[in-house]
Amino acid sequence: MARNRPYTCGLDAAIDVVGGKWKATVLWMLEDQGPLRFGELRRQIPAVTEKMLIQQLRELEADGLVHREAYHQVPPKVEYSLTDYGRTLEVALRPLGEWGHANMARIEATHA
Amino acid sequence: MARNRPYTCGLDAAIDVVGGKWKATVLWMLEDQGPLRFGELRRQIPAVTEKMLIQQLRELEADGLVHREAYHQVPPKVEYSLTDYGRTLEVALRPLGEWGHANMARIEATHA
DNA sequence: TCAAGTACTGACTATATTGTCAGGTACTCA
DNA sequence: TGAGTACCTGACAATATAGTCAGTACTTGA
Repeated sequence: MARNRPYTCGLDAAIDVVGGKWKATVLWMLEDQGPLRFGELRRQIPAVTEKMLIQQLRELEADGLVHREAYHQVPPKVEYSLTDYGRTLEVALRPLGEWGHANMARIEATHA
Repeated sequence: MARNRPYTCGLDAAIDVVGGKWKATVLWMLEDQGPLRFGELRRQIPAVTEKMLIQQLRELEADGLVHREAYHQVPPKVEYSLTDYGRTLEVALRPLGEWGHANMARIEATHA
């Protein structure tokens, strides 16, 4: 989002990391269901395109939140999982997720 | 960000609400310093333009998170404050803000 | 030989979000 | 009359983010 660095507050920094269109969803899936293969993630999130999913995964990996494990097999197998650091983020994100869940109807109604 | 509705998870919904470039900062200011006038907010966040600040405030207001109180005076006086609903969001956001604060250096270093 | 599965890549396009800049009102004070 | 203050608007341009689509490598199974 081309945020204002240096960040004005921790929130700003955190949202910069987690603000991508699919990142929250990916993090949530990996937390909820443990390590997942690329294709599994893709099927869990039907609306995402392959390109976007890879892009988001690469960014999460570069940020150290997600670990990518490639098995040298044919056909290829790649597994994504949360790192310890990623898990600390997930914990910090949980109240926000609960807030969103609790107020989902209101958000959908008011947020054009 | 033109997010995927209906939302896939609460996190998705929450980030839709709080994901604007300056929204987190505004929420943080209003929580931290109580009701603020437009000009005060603007001075607290030097990098924001008037147009952007108004736009973000309008959206926060439409979402019911921020209350706008106009005093019919000249020169005009308008005060913005968090609503009760806005305060519930602020509470949910706090752990994330702390996470961002604690990991700021790492985020700035890794997040290109 | 040919399709299918798996995890990608890259060129190009489309849309969304931000930013710039020039007003605009309405009233007060000198 | 003219300047100043505070809050805001709208046209337009720039940038950032997301999406489309075609194509890759390698191997198994029909």
